[in-house]
Amino acid sequence: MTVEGTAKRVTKRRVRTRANLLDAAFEVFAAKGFGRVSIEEVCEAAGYSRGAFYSNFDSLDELFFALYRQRADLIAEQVSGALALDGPDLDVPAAVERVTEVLLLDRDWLLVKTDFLVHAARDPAVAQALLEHRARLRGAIADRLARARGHTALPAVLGDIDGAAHAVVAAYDGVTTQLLLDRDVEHARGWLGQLLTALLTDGSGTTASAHMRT
Amino acid sequence: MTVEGTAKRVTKRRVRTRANLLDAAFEVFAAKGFGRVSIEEVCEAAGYSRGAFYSNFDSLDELFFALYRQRADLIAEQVSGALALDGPDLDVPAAVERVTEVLLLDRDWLLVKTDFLVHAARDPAVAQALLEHRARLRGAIADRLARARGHTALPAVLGDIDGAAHAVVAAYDGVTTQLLLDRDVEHARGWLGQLLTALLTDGSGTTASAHMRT
DNA sequence: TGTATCCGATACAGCGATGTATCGAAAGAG
DNA sequence: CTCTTTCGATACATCGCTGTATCGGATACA
Repeated sequence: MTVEGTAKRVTKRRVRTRANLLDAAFEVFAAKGFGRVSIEEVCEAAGYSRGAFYSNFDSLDELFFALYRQRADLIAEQVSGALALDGPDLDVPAAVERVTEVLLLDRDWLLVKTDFLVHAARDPAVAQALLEHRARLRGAIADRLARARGHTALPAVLGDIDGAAHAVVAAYDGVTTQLLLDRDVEHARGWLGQLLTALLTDGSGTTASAHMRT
Repeated sequence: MTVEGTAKRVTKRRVRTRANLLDAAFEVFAAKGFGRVSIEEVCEAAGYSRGAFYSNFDSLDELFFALYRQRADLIAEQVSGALALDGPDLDVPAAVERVTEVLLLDRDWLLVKTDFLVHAARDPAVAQALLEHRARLRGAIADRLARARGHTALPAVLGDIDGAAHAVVAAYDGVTTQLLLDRDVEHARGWLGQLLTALLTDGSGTTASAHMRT
């Protein structure tokens, strides 16, 4: 008997199947785009029949949502970790290096994430979930910026620390868009570094890496 | 006999039909997303049967591409115009005001454009077309910035003028992403202004509008 | 190990979208 | 006005995907 009132025996096999379906869905979604994927394709990629799918999810939308939630949580953790593990001085290039390792390196994730954005843009409930995920990331960034106060002055135009965090996320989104098109990860990395130093330092940028040029 | 060698009598009716199909497609794509739209839906929205569609296009993809090209050209013109029509001093808020009128106001266009981005991210040929459109916009921005040289110094971290233009586009993309989720146009507008002043001025921002806060 | 329960494979009915082939009507050329 | 060409509506064959219902094997628990 489980803890819940309406007890349902949760089999090990079930969680494995569910995880396999989610993993397969990630691959297929990344490869073809959510809009071009059928339930059957996901099942085939995972090595199951449609019966397994309908036993675990009600619709492709539900699976997509679960998939996003899973991966987004994972990534939020990684980013928070990467931001937390250094000293109180704000070494922008170093921090960017570590964070982009998580955020920009996996093209598949960028693709799925953008698919999800398109999806969320048309469904307020889904948009809410995505906004909350973004708020979580922004919180981690704001924390990091707060710890650096005094070492590096923020430009007044951005407003408070939360405003600066917003700006960082915007820069990330902007670079993501370009990266999706030109597929040049190294360029994107260096360029994000430049954008962030331009945004976060008061015009006395001394540490920009030299990756400029299209 | 037309000018072309392989003469094909182009009827007035045909161009009207094609335009109607494109307009209807824009509405339907914006409302439901490219991935969830069938050929039939487009035809029904336009008031034609599928015969008209297959007489004008080979596939939904082709129509989508034509649609994007049409609208993107229109917008590129408008932006160039909006940027060209003022004096040599760079009044960032005023310029942003005018340009966002074109770029951020039409949510439907943002939705379709993002759908197209997702599409392009998986097809290098389509990505090429989108990159060219972006390069055109960037060119207009760079021209504008060049005319403002001497009045406002650009931060060194961004590199040359083309680097600054890149940064402007990135800021625009970033704000777009947020706008798609929270649907707050006024906020996005003011915020883009802040981002751009932070990026383009040397830390002595005096003209930021006060729209900050989520 | 026995047994009750759960999980996922299979079969089936049905819908909706696709692409093609054909035909009447509209539009341009003379 | 007539004739030719083009356009788009209609009908048809087909396919892939969906959702459900059923059943045998796997799994957990005693």
